Amino acid sequence: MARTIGSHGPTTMEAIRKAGLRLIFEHGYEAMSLRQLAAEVGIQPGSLYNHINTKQELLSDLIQDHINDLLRELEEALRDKQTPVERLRAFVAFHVSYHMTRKREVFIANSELRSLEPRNYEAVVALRGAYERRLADILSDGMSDGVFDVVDLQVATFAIIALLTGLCSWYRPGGRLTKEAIIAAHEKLVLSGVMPQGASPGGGHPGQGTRE
Amino acid sequence: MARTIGSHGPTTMEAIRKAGLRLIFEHGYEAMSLRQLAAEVGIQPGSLYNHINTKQELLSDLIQDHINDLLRELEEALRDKQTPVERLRAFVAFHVSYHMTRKREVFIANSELRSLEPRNYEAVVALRGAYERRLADILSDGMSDGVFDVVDLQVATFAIIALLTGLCSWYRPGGRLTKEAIIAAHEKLVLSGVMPQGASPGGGHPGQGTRE
Amino acid sequence: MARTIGSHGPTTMEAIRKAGLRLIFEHGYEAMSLRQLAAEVGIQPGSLYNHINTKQELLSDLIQDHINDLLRELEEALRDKQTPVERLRAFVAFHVSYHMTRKREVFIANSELRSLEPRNYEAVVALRGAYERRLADILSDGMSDGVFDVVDLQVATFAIIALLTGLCSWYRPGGRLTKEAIIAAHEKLVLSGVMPQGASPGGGHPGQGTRE
Amino acid sequence: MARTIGSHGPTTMEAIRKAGLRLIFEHGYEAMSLRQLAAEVGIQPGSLYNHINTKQELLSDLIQDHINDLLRELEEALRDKQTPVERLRAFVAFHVSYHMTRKREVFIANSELRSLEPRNYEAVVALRGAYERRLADILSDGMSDGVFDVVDLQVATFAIIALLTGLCSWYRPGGRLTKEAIIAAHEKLVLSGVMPQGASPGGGHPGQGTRE
DNA sequence: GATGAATGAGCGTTCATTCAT
DNA sequence: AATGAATGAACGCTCATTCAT
Repeated sequence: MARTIGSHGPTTMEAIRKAGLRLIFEHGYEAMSLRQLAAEVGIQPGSLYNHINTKQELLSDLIQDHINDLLRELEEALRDKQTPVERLRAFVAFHVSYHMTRKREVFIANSELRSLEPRNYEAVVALRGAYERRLADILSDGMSDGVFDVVDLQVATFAIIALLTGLCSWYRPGGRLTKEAIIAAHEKLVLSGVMPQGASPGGGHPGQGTRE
Repeated sequence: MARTIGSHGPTTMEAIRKAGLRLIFEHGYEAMSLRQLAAEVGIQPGSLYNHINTKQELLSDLIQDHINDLLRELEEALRDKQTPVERLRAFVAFHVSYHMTRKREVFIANSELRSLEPRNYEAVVALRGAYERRLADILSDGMSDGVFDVVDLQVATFAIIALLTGLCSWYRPGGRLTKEAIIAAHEKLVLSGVMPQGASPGGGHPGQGTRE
Repeated sequence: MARTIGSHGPTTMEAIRKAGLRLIFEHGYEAMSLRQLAAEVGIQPGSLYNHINTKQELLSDLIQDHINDLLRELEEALRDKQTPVERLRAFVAFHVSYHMTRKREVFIANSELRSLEPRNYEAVVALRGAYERRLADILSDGMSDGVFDVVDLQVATFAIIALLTGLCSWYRPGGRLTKEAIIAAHEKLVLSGVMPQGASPGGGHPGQGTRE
Repeated sequence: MARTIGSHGPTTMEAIRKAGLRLIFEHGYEAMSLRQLAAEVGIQPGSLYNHINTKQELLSDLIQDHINDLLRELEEALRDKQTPVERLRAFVAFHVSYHMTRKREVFIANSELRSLEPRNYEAVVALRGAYERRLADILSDGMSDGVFDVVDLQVATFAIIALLTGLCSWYRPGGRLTKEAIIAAHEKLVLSGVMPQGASPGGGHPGQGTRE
């Protein structure tokens, strides 16, 4: 990767990834044509193939790189957090801020999964599963400690990720809220959502007794 | 008569919608070809045009019909509910069960919005806005009553809808959980998530004071 | 309109011919679709086939009927004319006024010939040949009498017909000129054009002697 | 290398224009399919689009280039001609010989005008108007000099052009007549047609008095 | 590394025509 | 006579991809 002198190769590749990211985000993978992409980059369509192997591989690389980053950075964000509450709070903060800074990758990784060929699809889904398991483990630990209470661990995991990920379909930089405010708003919903219902008002409706 | 395959009259239109729904759900609007659709229905590609005007209009009709149903049925579900808590619980139950029975429409209405032409797009976004406002009003009322507490009304609205809608990317009929269990799991997360943090365990971390 | 008992059959057929004439004139035979035609008439495309056999036959009928009329009416116009000059003048007057009143048929019969199937094409070309021969005979008679002088009989025949027929690509009813003025303008050009060059000014360049 | 059929580079574009010209001449613009054209050129239909933007633009280019050539070459043909008679004779000779050598372009430029989109249509009609004005000016000058006499300038202009242009619907290279003979035949008709009727026989019928 | 011209498949759509009702 | 739904072929055009230069 780190080739520096002589050629603009790396620059072109970077331009392709960047433009590809934007175009897929805006129009979807199927709807983005390599002609559009080439035009955006300022080269002829055929020249793309000096940098990519196939359109499919470009998508796959974009998604896979994103998911790897996501996982690696999550690791870092959780490294020194000990209690489930601390870890959940860190998870939320990390997830939200990552989604704010890389919302295109995040969006694509969710919406264009179905355009991946089986092999690539499975690889990505496996990585996504690892990410989800991180959250599931935090929730599970909190349940054991009695600090969290969810009706179903898996549902809660999916629901919390969906809740947090929803961000990238409405967030625009420079909007009404600061990053911190947005994080705080999500922290409240998630943390509060998994807490035991204890003395909180409005609880105790009978339907809750029927859970499987 | 020879050919009764391919069916006639109103049936064909229904078959087109049904097959279209499934194919768009599975492959996306851009990736579904009218040849596929016609084959699924059992007619020639050109014959589709006895029933639809354009591919775009088929998508638009599917989405618009769904959103109208969604709004109408929500109205019904909320009709006799009085308190914000009751209403929020009803909203969650309705949303989840609607999404379980019509997850394809729901999924498409979210993921294929960008494939709508501007005119259609705006119409659908307006209807979606009306739906979101229903939830926002419930939350707002609950805040006034002191039974709910969210950091930011808009963020909470989007987040809750995202949380609930996430369901349709993992739910499969006949899975591990009953409908009631799934509803209960979501109710707990949402209701608990918007409650004032009062005496609940694990709360009271200092960061909460800094929100905008 | 004048539909009397039982069926509107004749009316519909007439409407089809009329609309067909207009549409072919405006867009050309190839560019006119039977869907357009049906819409114009106010019926469904399939219903056209209760009145016509094929699109091709509609064209052929329109052209053939026109050419037959043209020939028949020419006969009449020439009936009592004796001298070549009288007959040529009558030919011009007839041709021009026919083209003014039925310019669509005339235009189509010239421009859509190539869209006729071989069988129909040959039939029409034969009739057109008969029409041209009428003019050729007049010119030929005039040459024998010494009142006309053309360099080549066939070229003159084609050229005069082209000259006269050109009318229907610019004539619009209600224009600057009266019908009589238009006829007079063409008569002058044609009559004068075939006259021996005698004492006329500007003539007599030597090249004229060398023609085959 | 396998395929040198289908040719390369600038040659392909030339082959497309040439084949397009012939096919449009023979079947009409609407009736010519790009599949036919591609087959004629020896490439795949889609490959046409490496050379043209649209079918419409191909037509438009063919016509526009022809009309520009026509105007430019007319300019040259008239350059050193002084008197109206000389100029008219030159006009006829030029028009006829141009139409003999490029009859396909000429034919198309007349018959396929209606297939041009409004923008292109107007451009071409404007150029054609300039060409017509050349002839009108010659006639007008001749009238002032007293060497020409026409009943109506505009009618005469259109009629003469129609007369001359008619050539390209019957002319075939290698026919009965030499180029010179054909030119001479047209010169006689046109020159004689616009001459004052002076002593020529057959003149003086009463209808001539009614001109507007 | 880039270009331009090519491929072959496929796109959404329209067409003339047929025919049971 | 008219309809509505169907057929099968074809339309203009775009696509991802290849490759000699």
